[in-house]
Amino acid sequence: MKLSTRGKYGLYAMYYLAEHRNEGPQTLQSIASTGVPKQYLEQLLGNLRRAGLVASVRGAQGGYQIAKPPDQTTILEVIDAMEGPLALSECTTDEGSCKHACQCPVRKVWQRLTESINRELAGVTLGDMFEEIDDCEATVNE
Amino acid sequence: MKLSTRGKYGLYAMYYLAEHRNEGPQTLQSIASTGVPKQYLEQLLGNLRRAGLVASVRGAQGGYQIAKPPDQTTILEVIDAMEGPLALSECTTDEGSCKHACQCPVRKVWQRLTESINRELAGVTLGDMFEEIDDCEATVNE
DNA sequence: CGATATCCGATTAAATTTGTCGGGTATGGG
DNA sequence: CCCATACCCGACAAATTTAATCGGATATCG
Repeated sequence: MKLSTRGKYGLYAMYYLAEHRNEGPQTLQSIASTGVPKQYLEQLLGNLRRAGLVASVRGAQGGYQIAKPPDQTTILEVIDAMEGPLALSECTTDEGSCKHACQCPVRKVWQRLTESINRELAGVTLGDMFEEIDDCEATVNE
Repeated sequence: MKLSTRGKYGLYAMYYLAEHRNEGPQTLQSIASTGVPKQYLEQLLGNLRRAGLVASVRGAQGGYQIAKPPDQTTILEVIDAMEGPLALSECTTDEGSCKHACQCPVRKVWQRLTESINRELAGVTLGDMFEEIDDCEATVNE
């Protein structure tokens, strides 16, 4: 069970934008400086923009900016924007897809797990990521 | 973010075996009666067997049996056997893969989330699935 | 106007998942 | 002993998803 690189790239990008949120629009070029293919990242930022998580400025001197304060952007929003909503089994989202009894216990497990994982993801914000940095000169870009 | 069908098929199979745990070895044929391709399920049961979750009996009258009491088999074990351990980012498992500072905050988020999702998965057992069935004639096979 | 930089649909390449095939091996019953 | 049964297993093929690339359109600052 793995997350695709989309989620990872997306979160790195959001973190980068959160870090530079007071420095004007950041170009794709600078966001991609971590080694993410630029044109691929462009697609991903499109998803983040359509999800309302980043704002873009077109034209010269343009770029991307985080749309909300970091502590109002949850990891859940980022992951959902990048990979679509968490669906452990179609069972839980698409009624008709289940061949079994409508109330089958396997389904209940998926629902319960889906809810608690979503709760977990919703419980962490970009802002939280800045808290423990004191003891470490961590940077996302080289 | 989705789980593959492996996890789903695997959990159905485990549930089926838990249901029929006192009825001797269950053939692949009967476990697959839900519409899962038989030969594909055979592979999956191989994984479950190597993980120690089911025991098999070869030869005529053979089949598969659950290896432990249902309340001692967690969903985490099943998912891990089917899809490998949860790894949101290689960051959390493979030290060298991270180009960023060793302590980067993005990584901490992945680690924290991985731990809590695993805790969640480990908190539900096959036995738990039988508890709420009273009000519902749920069966996994048709 | 022109350099900059986002936007976007289409296409290709790579990887993973899903499913199939064919033969091997163990075992109980006649 | 034989043979039908049923698990075992590696290799392969098909389908789907993910990752990345391409080419050009559009917007905007100076």
